[in-house]
Order: sequence, then C-alpha cells, then structure tokens
Amino acid sequence: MDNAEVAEVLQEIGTLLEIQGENPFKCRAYYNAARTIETLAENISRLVEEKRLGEIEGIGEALQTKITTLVETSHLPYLDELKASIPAGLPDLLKIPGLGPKKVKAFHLELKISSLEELENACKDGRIAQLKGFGEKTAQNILDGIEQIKSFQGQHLYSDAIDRAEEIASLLRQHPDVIRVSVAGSLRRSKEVIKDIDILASAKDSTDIMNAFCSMDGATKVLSHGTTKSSVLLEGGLQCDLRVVQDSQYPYALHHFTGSKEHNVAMRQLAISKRMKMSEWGLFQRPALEDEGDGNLIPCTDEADIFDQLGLEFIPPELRENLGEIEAAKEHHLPKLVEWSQLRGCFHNHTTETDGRSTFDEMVQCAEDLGFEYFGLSDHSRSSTWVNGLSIERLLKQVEQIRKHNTKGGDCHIFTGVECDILKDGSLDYPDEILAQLDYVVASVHSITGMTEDEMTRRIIRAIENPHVTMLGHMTGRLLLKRDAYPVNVQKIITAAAKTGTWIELNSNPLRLDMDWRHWKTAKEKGVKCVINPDAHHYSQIGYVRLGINIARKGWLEKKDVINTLPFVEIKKALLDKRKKMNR
DNA sequence: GCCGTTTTCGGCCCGACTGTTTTCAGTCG
Repeated sequence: MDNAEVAEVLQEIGTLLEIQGENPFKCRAYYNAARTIETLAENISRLVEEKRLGEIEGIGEALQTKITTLVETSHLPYLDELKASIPAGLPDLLKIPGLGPKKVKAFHLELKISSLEELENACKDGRIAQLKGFGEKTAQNILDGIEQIKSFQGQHLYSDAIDRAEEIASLLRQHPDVIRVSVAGSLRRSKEVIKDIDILASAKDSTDIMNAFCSMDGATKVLSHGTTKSSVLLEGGLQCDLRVVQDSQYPYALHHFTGSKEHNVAMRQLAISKRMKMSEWGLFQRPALEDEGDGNLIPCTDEADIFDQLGLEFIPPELRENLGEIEAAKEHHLPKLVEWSQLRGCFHNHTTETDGRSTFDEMVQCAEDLGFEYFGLSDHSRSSTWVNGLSIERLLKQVEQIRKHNTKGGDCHIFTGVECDILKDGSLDYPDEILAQLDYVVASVHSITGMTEDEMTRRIIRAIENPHVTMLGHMTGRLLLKRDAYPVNVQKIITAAAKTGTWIELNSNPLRLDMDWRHWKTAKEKGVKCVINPDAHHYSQIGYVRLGINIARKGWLEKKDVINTLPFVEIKKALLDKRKKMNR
C-alpha cells in the first residue's frame, strides 16, 4: 500500500467519525495524519518496516498501530466496523455546500435519509423545511447544491487524468503492432476539466492491441470492445477510449479527435472555401462534379501538413477552440507560446510558518533543484487565523530570516513577500509601512465571499489600487468541480490591473487554475502581466507551475506576457518599478 | 487522537456568516 492509499483510508475514517459525532479533534487527528502521509517524502511501508512511524509528528500510538495493520495486511478491520455502522450514502451528503456532519446526522436520525436522492425528495416535499432548526431557505440551498454536484458528475480534473493517459499511451507504444500513439481530445488541448481520456493509435492490425487495452491493469470494466474503437472504465470512474486507425489516416484522425468540435467545424468550413473536404478520414480535393465521390486524398504525413495544405501555420493543440486561432494562423500571427523552460522563478508559496507542510529550508532546496533563479515566500497574513496567519512580529522575523539567507549567496535569490488578505472593505491586512518592507505582496480574498458582484469587484479593485500590492492572487476563488467562483467582474478587474500595473496571478494549483485561461487573451491585449505561481503548500507542489504553463499557453500567452520568465536582475527591477508606477 | 518545561488531563483555531430563531448552532475558510 502506498502513501496515497493509506492517506485515503485515514481521510475516510475522519469523515465517518465526523458523521458519528465523534470529538472533532479526534477527527482532525485522522485528517492531519492523512495529509502528512500524503505529502511525505519517504515511503510509508519503509517507515513501517523500520518501525519509524512514531517519528512523524501527529502520529501517536493508536495511529501507528492502525497504519501498521493497514500497510502489512492491506486491510483495516476498524474501517470495516465504522463503515458497517453508517449507511454508505451518508458521506456523499457532506459534499453539498453548507452541509456538515451535524446536519447530515440529523437528516439520518430524524428522517431516515441515507442518500442524495432521498435528501432531494425530502427537500422537494417539504420535510426538510419542517425539521426543527431548518427552513425553506436551507432546503432550497441543499437542492441547489445537489444540482451543482450533478453537474460536476462525470467530470475530472486535468491533473487527475493526464498521468494516467500518458501511462496508457506509453503502454500502447510498447506494443509491437503499434506504429504511432498520441493522447488526443480535451486532454491534449489542456482543458482544465475533462470528461474522458481519448487515445489514438495507428497500426496495421488492431485486434491484439484492442485485447491488450481492454485487459490492461486498472481497467475495471470494458464498455465496448471493437476493432476501431474500444472503451474501458478506469479506477475512479474515468472512461478511456482508444481508437486505432491505419497509419496513413493517423494525421487526419489525430486532428479530428483532438478537436475541439468548434475548431473542427471552422476548419471544415475553411476547407470547403478552398474546394477541399475535411473529415476524420482525410483531407480531399473536391471533385468538379458532386457525384464523383470524395475526390482525391491529399497526402499528409502529420498534422502540420494538414494545416499547411489549408494555408495555415501549425496551430498548437491548446489553441484549438475556435477563438481566433484559425484567423491568426492564416495571417501567420499565432503567438509563440510560453514554455516551461523559460520560467525563472515564482512567488506564491507557503511554509510551515502558516499552513504549508514544508519548512523554509525544504522549499528553498526544491526551488534550487528546479533551477530557479529566484523564489518568493508569501505566507498567510494575520487575519487568516485558521491557518496561523503571521502577526507583524512573525512576518518581520521571517523577512529577517530571508535576508540572512540571501547574504550566504547561493544560486537562488529568495524574495520576501506575503499573501495578504483583502479584507471586507478592500483594505489590506497590514498597514502600508509594514507592506513597504517586503519585496512584494500577493493580495487575495479568503473570506466573506458572499457579496454581490459589484461589491466584490469594488473590494478587489480597491485592494489592487494600493501601491504595495504587486499581484492579485487566485482572482475568483473557484475550486474546480468543488466550488464555483464567487461573483466578480473579471473584465473590470483586468482594466484596473492594467491601470495600476498590478500583475494577475495564474494560480497553478490543479483545483484553481485561476484566473481562467479564457480571460488571458484580453488581459494580454490590455498589457496586464501574468505571474505563474504554484501556491505551493509543500515542496512537491512547486512543480504545479508546469500545469500553469499549460494553461498560460491555452490563454495565448508568450514569454513576454509572463513576468516570471524575466531573469533575476530584471524581475528585481520590475518589482521596484511596480511600486514606483503607483507612487508617481 | 495527539501532545506535553502546564507531563497523564485538558487543550487542540477562531471570527464571520447563514439561516434560523429572537440568542445560537452549524459551517466555512
């Protein structure tokens, strides 16, 4: 059993205990242990083997015993007992925003509710509203929540699917009958949320490949098994489709199955205008007369040939959304998209001083290992008490620690910063004279998100009008497939950021990817700089910036648009200029 | 459940918001 699996079991125990009404601190002990183990650098089975579990903070005797049993037998009787005592559908109810263990327990005790469906019915027929302590509004909120959950069903995060997809593609690549393989579909286009994994392969004969695909490890159910298309369900409910074509058809099929649908439609229209016909099977010269069949195939060896035949520059998969890419490709004006290797550092990172799980030294070491020229530390500000936000004294102490670290030299310069809460009225969480002592400030909203769009927009704009604010963190607060963005007028904020010279963050946490890629083209046109940040709470998360790069590419961003592609000397100047511009 | 120069019990994160009821419990971040 690996760390992630152990963590999952502990997490599940925590949830079940909460529903049982256990001591909240006991539940938290399980959650904390799960989080610690999930992000542990060492292999958990090794720690068990060497009897070193007790060295981990937050894992006492009881947890040591349970984890040992779990690792040694891949099984935990305690979990079985817990599960048996609670209806299987109850934990699902906790996913509804606004519902915690107490309410879920009340529904079960008072109304014998034990599934989403039963809860939905109870809301609709008025039983929830009649319950003591509940009312019409609660019932409606629950119904809205259930609706939201339903809309998220069958969708998956890009980050949850991409590794699995690459694994399957590489497995297929090893098959002797396979000629070419690629991940296609929305994954290839770097969409933040996807419905399924699409893989395309070419081969002379597909029979054996399809057999191997349908019986591979991790395929829990075969949905269809044919010679050109097969589908399986993977663990976790993700569907994976494999299409196999002749190698001569591969470029056309790859373009077709990469999509998007909207891009394909526009491409086919373009083909028609050039007396051609385009489909998943090929690009054809249209015959003079309609009844002369498909016409002659225009041979293409790869996707670039197809674009070339249509008089277009090669369009990178990320841009294929029919949002102007075809027009730009016609004029050879496509952006030269930013690349991972061009990133020189990043700014939004946490340490154990607040809610990070890696120490200052661990974070810095990882930044150096990644080859960064600079790295910014920005722990939470004092209002964020639930994550042990920094008092002024602790903040200044951290600044001192960083300055001292930098005097040692080293390849990676550490910038002093803070992730400063934007308070309800748009003011910041520290006085200006404190903020002035930092190299930079990330301003973010973390609380009181139930405002109107107007109020929230004004609040954020007021915050970025403070000359000490360098960048705006996770603009909309969304958590993909979990929580919608709070209402905010993105266009107005982009305009304000352009005016004040404030950088906008592209938060690379796989759940956030905020600001959304759909807005970056506008931001870029208005001259707003993007800063790609990992929002790392553990050193292993600094690498999230790679995902951020994918999204930046999807947002048409080039090297010049992403400020943290600047080398150290220039970024240092940019940080100073930012303040100067505002103080002018 | 964990932890301990408060050392074997008692504290562990707390302020704001929501929906309810009319003073507060539950949830969230």
